[in-house]
Order: sequence, then structure tokens, then C-alpha cells
Amino acid sequence: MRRARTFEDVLAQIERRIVEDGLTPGDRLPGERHLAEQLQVSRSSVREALRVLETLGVVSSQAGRGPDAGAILTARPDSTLTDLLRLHLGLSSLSMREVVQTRMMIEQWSAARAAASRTEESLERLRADLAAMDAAESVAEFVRHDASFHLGIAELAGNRLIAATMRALRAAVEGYAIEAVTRLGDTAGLMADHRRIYEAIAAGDGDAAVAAVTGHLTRTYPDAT
Amino acid sequence: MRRARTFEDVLAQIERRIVEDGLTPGDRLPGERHLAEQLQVSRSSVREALRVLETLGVVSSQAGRGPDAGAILTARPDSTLTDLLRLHLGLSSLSMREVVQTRMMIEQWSAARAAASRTEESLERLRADLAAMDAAESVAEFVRHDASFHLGIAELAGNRLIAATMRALRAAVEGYAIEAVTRLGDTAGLMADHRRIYEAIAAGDGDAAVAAVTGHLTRTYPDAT
DNA sequence: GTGGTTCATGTGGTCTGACCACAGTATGGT
DNA sequence: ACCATACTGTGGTCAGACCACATGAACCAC
Repeated sequence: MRRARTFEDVLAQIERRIVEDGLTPGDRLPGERHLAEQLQVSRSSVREALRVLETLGVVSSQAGRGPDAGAILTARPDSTLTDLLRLHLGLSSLSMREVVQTRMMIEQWSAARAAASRTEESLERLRADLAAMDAAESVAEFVRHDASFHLGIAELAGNRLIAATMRALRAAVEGYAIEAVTRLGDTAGLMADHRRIYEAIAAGDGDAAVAAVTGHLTRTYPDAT
Repeated sequence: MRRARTFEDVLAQIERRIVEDGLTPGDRLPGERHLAEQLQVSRSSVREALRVLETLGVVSSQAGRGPDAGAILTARPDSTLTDLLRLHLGLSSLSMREVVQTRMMIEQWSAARAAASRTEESLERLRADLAAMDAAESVAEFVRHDASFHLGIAELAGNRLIAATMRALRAAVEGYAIEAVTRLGDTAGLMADHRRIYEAIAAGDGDAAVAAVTGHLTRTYPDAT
């Protein structure tokens, strides 16, 4: 058994405090110096613990926020997941195939859910993205609205964990996406796919939505299944 | 635009180094003092960067490993994801419902994949877990093999990202699982579910496997869908 | 020669104390 | 009443020190 490092103790104490005091995003932690004194450790250890919490998207710090200020509790797991994917892809401990496959799973699930629980205003957002893609004048702009469209479907399903994962996955394949669109040359095929997905969701046809999403992703990332 | 903090620069430099030098798990980074000198920053900044990488499961440090030693590159995203879920559940920025729902998505997908690509040795592992559950003499032991069974299905699908996510999700509901088993009193119903899942996978019947998994999770976590 | 012991070296982990740039607040003058 | 100024405490960074530990080389006994 390895002895716990000091900053890990600090981590546990802060977590305990969050749970016991029922702190939620927007609340504040004491300043670094205060925490250090309360826990009888050095500021370095406190800072390392805060850095971990920041990495996990639980806390956010910025310099010089005046008295009675400290790290603010947040709920931003997005960049954690994005960084996680990017680094492990770089380390080759994860393959692009696995990432695309995971995205396939999420998008199929989301499309089915979205078809079942669609509302007029959520459909409106998807239509807006479609229109923006049609009007896009550059690959980058097209891809941006493309991402927004796919994310919209995931958010429509109403699960923050899945939506956050989807955002990270999407960011991880960003480079691939731009390359894929450029390679295909024209976007007519992609737009036809998108419209098919939208129509299926709007019609509340879950099976058709899943099929449309599956076809779309298979065509866009042919080398991963 | 907020100015980048020093340790974020260090982070970027280390990441660049990993990608450019094609480093993989098992390789080593220079020692903290060397990195500090190479990048012309203080050791504290290097340490904060390493702490971030450690949190993301990319690096692992331990004290006193002799000369020419530094942090070892790893590929352990599990605890990152587990911590992420636990903290955000504690912060109420994620609900147990969303976690269980995500698990439902992954297990359905995994079961379908597992049914399609089963092998005799992978089935053997599942059978071993089933037998261990039958022989379990305590709730804790039962739940442990229960977890192993479900994880086995996810790993069978052959996607490290999904398997890692599954491990984290499973760990997050650990407390719930023990409570659920205790509440149900006997495990006969659960075991019947497990056998039904196993049989469907062994028979290569994807649809039946999905149905069996869906029924099992719905029964185990009735208050989340 | 061989096997075990000691010891110097360098590591990660921690601490102290200092300085900086910045945001909020109070203070002062107009 | 208003605006500029100084003050205060913050997070961010740095330099330098010490500790416990793991490693490997030098050493000694046999």
C-alpha cells in the first residue's frame, strides 16, 4: 500500500466539504492560503489539489478576484473529456476507430431518443443548423455547423453526460471531419444525409433515424467500423 | 482572451514532445528538475503540469526511482473517468438517472456486439463469473462478480474507450448496486436475468441480448429511465 | 570470485517565503 | 454626486531548502 500524498489528502478533504456542505456550481472555496492553514499543509499541496479539481472540471480559478474570493465551483467536464481523448489518441492508447465507433453508438442512441421526444423548438434549432450549413462559404464554417447539428441531436436526448461525451468525441475527430469534407469535394451528399436524419426525427420514426445516422457516419468515416 | 498560465505552456510542450517523439506507455519523461530547466520555468509549474497529466491518466510518478528516472507514460484513463463521475455526482451537476441511462446505452450496444463476435474463450469468462456469483456467500462478493460479468460483456466488444467508460459507470453506481441487491433480498431473479443475457450472447442473438440487458437494468434500477 | 552490505547520488514530495499582476474596494478630491 | 487614486488580498510564479526513498556502485567478508 502506497502512502497517500499530501495533495491527495487535500483532495479528499475538499471533496468531503463539497458533499457535506452540499456545495453546487457557483459556490466558492476558501482562498488557497486559507485552505492551506485550515488543513495544515503548504500552499503548494493545496494548489496541486486544486489543479486536479480544475482538470476534472469541478473548479475554476482566476487571478485577483478581490477579498473573500477563492476558486469557484463549476460543472465543466467537457474539456476534461476532450483532453483525455486527445492525449490518449496521441499516446496511441486509443485508436481513431474506437472513437468513431463510440460516436456511432452515441449518435444512434441520441437519434432514437430525439425522435421519441422531439419538440417544435428543438427541431427549430436543427433546421437552423441545416440552413447555416447550406449557406456556409467555407469548409471550416460548414464543419462548424455540422458539429452543431450533431451536438443538437445529442443534447435533445436530455442527458448531460452523453452530451458532454459527444462534444468531446466530436472535438477529437475535428481534424478528420475537415479532411473528410475536403476529400468528398461537394457537400450535397452530406446534406442529403442530414436532411434524412432530420426528417426521420421530425417524423418521430426512431428506426429510420438510427438507419439514417448509421449511413451518414459510415459514409463519412469509411475506414472505421 | 485570457493569458495562458505557465503550467499550461508546459503542458503543451510535454504533449508536443509526446506526439513528435512518438512516445508510448512505458517510455519516460525527463525528471522534474530537468524539464524545469529545459523549459525555463520553475519546478512548481512543471509539477502542476505533471499533476494534470497524472489526473488524465497519461503519466505516473513515484518517489525515488534512481537516476535517469522521471514520470512514466501510462494509459490509465479509468480513474480519471471514475473521479469525474463521482465528483460531478457529488456536485449535483450530474444525476444518477443520467449515469444509469448511459450505462443502459453502453450495455445494450456491448451486448449486441458481443453476440455478433463471441468466441469460446470469451464465453468461458462470462460463465466463470456466473458460477462465482452462484457461489458467492456475501452481497459484496456477489456484486463484485456481477460487476465483472457486466464488464466482461463490455470488454468483449473490443473498444477500450467504451470499456473504460463502462468501468467508470459501474464504479459510480457501486453503492446503488449493493443497496439494490440487498433490497431485492434474493438473487434468483438477477441470476435468471444474467443467464438470459448469457444465453442470448452465446446463441449469437443480438436482439435477444439487447432485450435481456434492457430488462435486467430496468428491473435493477427501476427509478431511472 | 561470489554474495551481501553500506553508502553516495538523484529522485519525487513537501515546505517556506518571497514577488508579481490583477480585481475589487475604499479613499480621496473635485 | 462623480471619478481617479491608492490599498488590500488574490491567484500565479519563482527560488531554495529539506525529507524519504529507490537505485547502483563501491566495499567488505567469505
